[in-house]
Amino acid sequence: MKRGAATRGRRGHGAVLIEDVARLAGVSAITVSRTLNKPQVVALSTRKAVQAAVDRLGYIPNRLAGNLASTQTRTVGLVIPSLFSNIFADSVRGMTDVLGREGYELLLGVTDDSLDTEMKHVVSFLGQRVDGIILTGGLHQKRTRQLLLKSGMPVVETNVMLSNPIDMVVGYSNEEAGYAMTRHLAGCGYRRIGLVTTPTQNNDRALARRTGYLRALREFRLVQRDSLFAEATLTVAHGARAFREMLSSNPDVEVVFLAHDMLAAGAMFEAGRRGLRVPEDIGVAGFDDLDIAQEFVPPLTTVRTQRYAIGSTAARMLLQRIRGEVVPCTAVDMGFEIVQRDSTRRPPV
Amino acid sequence: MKRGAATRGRRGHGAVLIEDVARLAGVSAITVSRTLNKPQVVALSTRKAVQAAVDRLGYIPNRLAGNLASTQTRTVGLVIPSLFSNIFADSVRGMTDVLGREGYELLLGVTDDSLDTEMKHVVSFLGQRVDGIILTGGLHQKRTRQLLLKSGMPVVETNVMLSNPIDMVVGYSNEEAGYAMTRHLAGCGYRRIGLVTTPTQNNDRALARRTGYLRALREFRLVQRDSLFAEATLTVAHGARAFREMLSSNPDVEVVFLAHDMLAAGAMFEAGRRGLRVPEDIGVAGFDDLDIAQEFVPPLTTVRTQRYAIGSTAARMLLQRIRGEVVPCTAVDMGFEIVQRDSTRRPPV
DNA sequence: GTGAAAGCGCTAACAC
DNA sequence: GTGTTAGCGCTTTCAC
Repeated sequence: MKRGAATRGRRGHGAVLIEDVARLAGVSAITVSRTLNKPQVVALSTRKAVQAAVDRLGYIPNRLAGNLASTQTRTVGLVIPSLFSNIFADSVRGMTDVLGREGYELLLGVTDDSLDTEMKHVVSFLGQRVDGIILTGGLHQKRTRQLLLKSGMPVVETNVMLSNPIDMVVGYSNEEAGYAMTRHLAGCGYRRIGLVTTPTQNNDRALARRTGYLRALREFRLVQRDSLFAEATLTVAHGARAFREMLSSNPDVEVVFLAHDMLAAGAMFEAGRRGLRVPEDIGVAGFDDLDIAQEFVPPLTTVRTQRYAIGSTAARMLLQRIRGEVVPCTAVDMGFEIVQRDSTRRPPV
Repeated sequence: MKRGAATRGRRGHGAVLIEDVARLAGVSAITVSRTLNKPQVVALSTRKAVQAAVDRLGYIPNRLAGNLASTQTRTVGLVIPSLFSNIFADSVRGMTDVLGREGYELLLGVTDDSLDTEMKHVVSFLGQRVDGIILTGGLHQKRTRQLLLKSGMPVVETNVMLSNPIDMVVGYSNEEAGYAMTRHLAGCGYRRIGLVTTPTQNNDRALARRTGYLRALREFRLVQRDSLFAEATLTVAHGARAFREMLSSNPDVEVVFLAHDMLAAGAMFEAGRRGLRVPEDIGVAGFDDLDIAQEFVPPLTTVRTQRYAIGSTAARMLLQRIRGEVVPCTAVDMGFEIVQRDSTRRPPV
């Protein structure tokens, strides 16, 4: 049962070729190809004979060869910053649901917020002649953008709105979301509002959320103070730490807006450990509306985004472009929603 | 800036070919190929000339053609059941860290615990001539196993230990882990221990954890009762519900072991909502030791596994096999560890 | 160290 | 409907 290294590798000695199937079925290679790719143009009887031969031989077409000849790969490249976040899980699910139905595969590149790594993945995708590429965010190396534009590759940038997209965008305005939550908190009577985002370096979503927050501070004449802003890498522990540090440098802070529910989770736990009551002693708000948000005691006020729909829409737009169909709208704003729960004071009625 | 569908698609009109580079550099195509793939066999001066031409033209080799000719793709196919779990995030990180270093890409297939979907992904991977495949668990459609065996594809099954692997395995014994935690809880004086796993259908990891639990119940003469076992799909809310239902059907239950930290999270929250003190009124134990486990109030007793190492080891073994090197050990048990924290009673000293 | 010829295994294009 | 021919764009021989 166990085979040594010798039998593995290189082209399987016994690899079945399209010619073998053709011979067995008594047809030509191209007829086998057609049976597999465009069955409707093949006579039923031939089709059956071919299918029988395929099954008998266990023929698995070499897609490398097929793709080379047909210049399409039925593969989409996806670049995401991190796997450590259910926000991408939902989106990826949306994509695979749509793409899988059409027989497309997903090639995955994780960047950890490095623009160089992103570029490497894009180059690799271009080299593999993927049919389309989905990126996260709108911040890329200049060369990444050039390559993509020059190649004419269908591209969707996601989770942002962009005035000058490479090709298509689907997402929401992170700035408006940051602004909206801050405004909402102001409306609840909070004046000293802290913000914790994930690291803003190379992350235009985090940056935009902060921009929105700052704009709201100005607009509603809220307390502006450098120490009311902090960054934390995306772990519950770092959320807790950022919250703790913000409390110690701002004993008067009334509510902390952590721009990711997992950071907010850390804050909730930290509040619990210090015996602070939420929202009586301190308010906590999150971002994403992960499944966990409504389970907290008290449930977490947060920003809900359309993660799944962003993924499925991105996939759908990409397919349209790949097929050469007209894409009715190349910039789709899926919006967001403030979800008021009990981790922050209620607005006056 | 914006281009219509017309300019996109088919082979980019302006696609630079290896011939173009060769001409510009004043060498033959094969020399360009060598410069890119085996630079050490090319004279430095030639190398420089070729590199200059490559840069000037922005040449990106067509890997489809290259792969077809060389019969290797530098691509590894990965099949995972779900993205909704940071446990895979860690493992995937381990894989991409190792594979990325060697210029390998990851092709991702998500199954949602469907063996048919798994098979589809495997067939697709075989068709694309990936260099190796990483699977989750050891439970597959018969045909999946046959195809893999017949193809001679390097394969690693992960997150389990197997007596009869397809090729290689790296993971840990889920049964032993389930057993160990149950034994640990028995050692803490618990006699009525509930278990909640993720759905066991088509999931040999969940099934094995339960098997270990049942074995411990027998061995330590603990209370055996059907209603002390439940399944919950992997969301915090379902963890909470399963916990709630278990309490209502077993008011005397002393501790609930939820075989995934996110389910345990639901239980912790539910306990909080009902005013139950953990561990005084009820114990809660989890599985995975996610980052969040130690942040709970009280911190969560759980089972720690080597997620990152499982991924990186799987990748390393696969690379060895792909390169035709001897794989010193084709079944690696990374083990696990019971992490006693304050969500369960302490064992007597 | 470099090149010429011969494929890799399919499918597009065009005939019949 | 089906077959023939000619590539797709590289890399593998095997010379030199």
